[in-house]
Amino acid sequence: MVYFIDVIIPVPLQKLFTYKISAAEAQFLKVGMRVAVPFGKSKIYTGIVYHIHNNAPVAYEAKDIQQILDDSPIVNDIQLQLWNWMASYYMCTLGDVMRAALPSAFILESETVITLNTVKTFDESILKDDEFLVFEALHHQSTLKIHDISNILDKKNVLPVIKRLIEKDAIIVEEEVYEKYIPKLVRYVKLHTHFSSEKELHNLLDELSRAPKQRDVIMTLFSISAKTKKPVKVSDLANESGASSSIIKALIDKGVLEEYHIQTDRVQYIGDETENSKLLNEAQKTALSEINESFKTHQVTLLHGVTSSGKTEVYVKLIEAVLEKGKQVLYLLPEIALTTQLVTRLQNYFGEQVSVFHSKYSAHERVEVWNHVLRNSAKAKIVLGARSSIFLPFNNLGLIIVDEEHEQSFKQFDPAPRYHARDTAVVLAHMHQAKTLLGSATPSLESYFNAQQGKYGLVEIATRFNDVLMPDIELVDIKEKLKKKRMKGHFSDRLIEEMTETLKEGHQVILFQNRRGFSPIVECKTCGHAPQCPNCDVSLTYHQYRNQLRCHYCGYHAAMLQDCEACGSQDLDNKGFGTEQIEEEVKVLFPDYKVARMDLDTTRGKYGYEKIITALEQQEIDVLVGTQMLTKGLDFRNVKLVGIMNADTMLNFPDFRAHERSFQLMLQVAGRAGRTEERGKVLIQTYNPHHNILQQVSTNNYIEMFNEQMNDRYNFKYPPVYKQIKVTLKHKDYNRVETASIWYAKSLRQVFKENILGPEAPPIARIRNQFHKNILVKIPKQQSLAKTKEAIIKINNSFLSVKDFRSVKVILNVDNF
DNA sequence: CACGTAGTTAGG
DNA sequence: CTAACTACGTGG
Repeated sequence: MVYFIDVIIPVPLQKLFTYKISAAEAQFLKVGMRVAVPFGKSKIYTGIVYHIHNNAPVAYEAKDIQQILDDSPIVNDIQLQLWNWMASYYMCTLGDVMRAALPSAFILESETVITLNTVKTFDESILKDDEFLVFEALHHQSTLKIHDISNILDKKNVLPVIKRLIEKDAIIVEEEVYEKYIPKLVRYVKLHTHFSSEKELHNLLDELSRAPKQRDVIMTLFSISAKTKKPVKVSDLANESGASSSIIKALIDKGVLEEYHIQTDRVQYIGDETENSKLLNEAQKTALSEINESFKTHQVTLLHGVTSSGKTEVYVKLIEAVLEKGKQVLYLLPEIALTTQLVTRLQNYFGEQVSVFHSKYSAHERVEVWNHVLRNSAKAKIVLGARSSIFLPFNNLGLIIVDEEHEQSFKQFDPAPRYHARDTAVVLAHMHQAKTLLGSATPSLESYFNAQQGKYGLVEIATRFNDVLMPDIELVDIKEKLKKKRMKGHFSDRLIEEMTETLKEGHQVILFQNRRGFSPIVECKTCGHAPQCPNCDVSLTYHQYRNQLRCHYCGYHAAMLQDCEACGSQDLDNKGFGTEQIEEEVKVLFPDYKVARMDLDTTRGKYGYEKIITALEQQEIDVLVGTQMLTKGLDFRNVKLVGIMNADTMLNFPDFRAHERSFQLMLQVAGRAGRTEERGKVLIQTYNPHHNILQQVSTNNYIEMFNEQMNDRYNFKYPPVYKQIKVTLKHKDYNRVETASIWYAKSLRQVFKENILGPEAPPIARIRNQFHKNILVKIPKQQSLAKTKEAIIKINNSFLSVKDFRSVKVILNVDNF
C-alpha cells in the first residue's frame, strides 16, 4: 500500500499539494500535524496535513516529505473547517488562512546557509574580486546567509557569485530549517542527593567551613526551600544569599549542588487571590436573564448597553456560567482596548484562567497561549484577545463575546484573509454549538439590522451604572464663533470656559482630534507648493516630535524642509491641524496644567499606551489630547469634560459609513465623560451644528440614527441591505490598470448588470508607486452569494489569462467595510 | 560577450 | 509567495 498526504502550504495558491509518505509515517501522521516539505526548486516549507489517503497523483510523481514536525496535531478539525469556510467566504486560499492563523513560530522556513568547503584545499587566485570578498568573509564567520552576502557585496543579485563559488568548490550551500519556538527554561538548583543523609550533610558543612561564602549559599538554599517548599531558582538563590554566580557555579562544579531546568511560561499571571464577581444591579440582572432567555432561541444575541452601563459585569456572570460547564470562553476585543484595564479586571475575577492574546505578543508568547488552548489547559479557559484569537485551537468553546462589536478594527484589510473577526466568530461559535454575544454602546448597523430582522436576539440596557446621568452634550457653532472673533486658535470661548472651570475643580479634560501629526500638510506661502510623497499621491505630513515629513501610506520620511523645494522661499506654513498642534495650544492656554498626547506616535512600544493611561489614572495628566484611541472602552473616574475639536472632518469623509462612524465615535468619546456621580459635559465644535448626526449624538438617539441611516442604505443599495465585494486592481503603469479595470468592470456588468460600480480611482490613486482602481459589486439579499463568488472567480480567471493583465494585482475584498 | 535587470512561470 | 528561468538592454 502506498500512502499520500495532501498538505496546505502557506503560499497564496489554490491547490493543496500531495506528498508521498511511508507506511510508518502514515501510521504516525494525523490530520492537523505539521510536516516539513520540499517545495519548488530549493525551498523547504512547513505544511499542515489536510488529508491522508492512498490515491497516487496521476500527472506527476509525488515528492517525499522531509520531516514530521509534531507528535500530535496542533490544529484540530473544527479549525480546518473554519479555515475552509474562511477561504471560501473571503475568497482567498487556504495557504493565506494558514499564514494568518498559525503563530509565526510554527511556520518554519528554510534558509540557505553558506559555509566554506573545507574538504578541498584550493587556489585562491582563481577567484574574482566579488568571489574573494565572500571567501574571505567566511574565514571570519563560519556561516553566511544570502542576506549577509548581499550586504558584503552591496548588491541585490548575488546568486551568480554564489553559483560560481560552488562551481569552483570554494563553498557549500545547505538549506537549514530553524525551529523558531524555543521554550523558556529557568535554572533551578538542589542539593545533590548524595548529601541527603544527616551524616553526609554534616561532613559537607564541616568541609565548607573554610569556604564561608559557599557555606552561606547552602544555608540560604535550605532556608528558601523551607520557606517556599518549592524548587529553588538559581536567580533567587543568588539574590537571597548575595553570592555571585561564580560561587554557585563552583558548588555545582564540585557536585555539591545539582542544577536542572524547568520549562516555564513567558506570560504569567502574578496576582492576588481572585475576588468574587460583583453583584449586579437591577438593570444588569434584567439584561442577564434576557440574554439567557434569548440564547434559548438565538445563536447570537446583541447587547446594546449605553456607555458605562456595566456590560462587563454581565459578561463576567455569563463567563462564570460557561466555565462551570467546563467549557472555554473567547472574549474578543479591538486590539487597542485590550492592553489596559479590562485585562486586569478579568484577572481579578478569574485569575490564572485568563490568557491574553494580541499582536504585541512575541511569537514565543503566542505559541505558549496556543498550546494552552490546544491542551484545554486550566490557564486558558478564558482567552481575551484581538481579532486573530479566533484562530486559536479551541476544542470546547461555550461562549464567544465580541465586545465593542461596532469597531472596524475587527476587519482585516491587508493582507488576505480579509476577514471580519466578528462575523467569523459567529461562524466559529456555530461550529462549536456555542453562543455568541455581541456587545456595544453603539452597535454597527449590520448587527442591529440583524437583530431587528430577528436573526439575532436583542437585549438593551438603557441606564448607566449607579444611575450616573448621561453626559450633557453641547454643540458649539465655530462658524459663528469665528465671525464673532471668539476663537483662540482651535478653541472656542465656550470650550475654554468649560476647560477652565473643570480644571479649577481639579477634574480632568479629554480633547479629541480626529487626525494625527502636527499638521497634515506643509505649504509654501509664496508659491503654494506642498511637498509630496515620491511613491504615493499624497502630501507629506509634518511630525514635530522628530521634525520630519512623513507619508502615512508607505512610511516614506524625510527631514523637514528648510525652504520650499519649488521656489526656494523660506516661508513655509503648517496647514490644518492635528493632535500635536492642539497639545501646543493647550500648553499656551493653560500653562499651569499638565498636557499629554495619545496617538500612534506616542503609544509606540510595548507599554507606550499603558504609560499614558496610568498617568491619566494617577492624575498626573490634566488634559489629554488624542485620536480615535481615546474611544476604546477606557474608564477614567475623574474626567469630567470631553471636547471634540472638529466634528466635520469625520462627517465629510467620503465613505458610505462616514455618518454611522461619526455617530459611534462621538458617542464613544462622549462616554468617557463623567463616569462617577458628577454629570459629565461634552462640547462638540462644528461648522454645521444642524447636521442630523450631530443632533442625534446630542440627544443620544441611536434609533433615530439607525432608521435614518438604514433609509439611505436602502436607497443607495449599501450594506447591510446589500452585500458587497470590492475588487481592487493595482499596477505601476497607469494605462495598464486603466484598461484592465475597464475590461474587468465590463465583464462583471455582463453578469451583474447595474449592480456594478466603477471602475473608480480611490481618493489616493497611487500608493507605493502602484496605481489603484476599484470596482464595487453590490449583491442583493436574494442573490446567491456562493453563485456570485463563482461568477467573480470565473471572470477573474479569464482576466488572468489575458497576457497583458497578468501582471496586474487583483484584490478581492468581501464585506469591505 | 559578460553581466544585470525585469518579466514570466511553476511549484506536488 | 519564492526562486529559477527567460528575454532583453547596457557597457566594456
